[in-house]
Amino acid sequence: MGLAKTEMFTDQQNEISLFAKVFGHPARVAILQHLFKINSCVCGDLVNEIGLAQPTISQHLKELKHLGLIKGNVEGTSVCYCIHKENWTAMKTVMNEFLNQDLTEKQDCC
Amino acid sequence: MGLAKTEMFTDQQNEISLFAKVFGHPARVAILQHLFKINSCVCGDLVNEIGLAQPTISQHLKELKHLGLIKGNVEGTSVCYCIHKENWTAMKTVMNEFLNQDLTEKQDCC
DNA sequence: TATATTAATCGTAATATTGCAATGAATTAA
DNA sequence: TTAATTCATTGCAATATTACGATTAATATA
Repeated sequence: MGLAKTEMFTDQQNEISLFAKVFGHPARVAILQHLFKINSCVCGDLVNEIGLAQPTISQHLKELKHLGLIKGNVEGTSVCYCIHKENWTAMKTVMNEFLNQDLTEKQDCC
Repeated sequence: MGLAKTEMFTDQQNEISLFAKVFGHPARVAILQHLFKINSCVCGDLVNEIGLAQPTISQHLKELKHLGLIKGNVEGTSVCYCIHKENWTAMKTVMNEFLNQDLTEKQDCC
C-alpha cells in the first residue's frame, strides 16, 4: 500500500525513520554537503551545483526544510539556504543513539 | 519518475543515501533495534514482535540482508538473524562522517 | 510601468515502496 | 510417507516518490 503503518511503532522509531528517509536520496545528501562546505549560504546555485532541474531541487529543499534541517531566507528575488544548526544537532543525537548501539557484548550466532 | 538519477552523484553520496533509505522505514528500525536488544538471534519471533504480516517482515529482512547489515542462518525450519557486526561498523563510519560534519565554524546567515 | 530574474507551485508521467493473501520450498515430526 | 512448521516468493492493489515542463508569485531593474 506504499504506506507505512506508523501507529505500530514507537515515536522514536518513527522519528529515526523520518530523518533517515530524508537522507535516502543522493540529491538531498549532496545539497546538505554543499551547504556544509560553503561558508556562505547558497541559493539557486544549488541548481547549477547539483544538476537537477529547478523544480526538482526546490522540492528536495522543501522536504529538508519541512524536517527543520535547513532554513531559508528570502533575499530579493533569491532565497538563501543554510543548515539549521540546533535542529541538525538534535537530529544527530537521535541518529547516533540508533547507529551507535552496543555491539561488543553480543556474540555472533550466525 | 520515482527513479533517482544516481549517475549525477558521487559514490559516497549514493552510498549514504542507500544506507539511509533502508533506515527510512520504522519496521526496519524496529527489527534492527530488536536484534540489538536480544543477545540471542531472533528468527520468526520478529513477526510477533513487530506485528506486521510474515511476508512483510520477510521482505524487510531481505532488504537489510541485501545491504549486508544483517546475516541469516538457517536452523531447521526456522531462520536466525543477527546484526552483521563488521558491516554495521563500516556503515557507521560512512554515516558518522556525513552526520558529524563540522558546524561550529560556520556563521548563520539565515 | 514593463521586463527580467528567481524560486515556488501545479500537474503529470514513470517508477518505487509497502503490505498482504496465496502459494511454494525446505525441514522436521508423527 | 504424511502432516505440520517455518520462511521465502509471487502477484497485486494502494500509495509514495522522483523528475520536470509549464505556470505563478514576488521582487528588482530599466
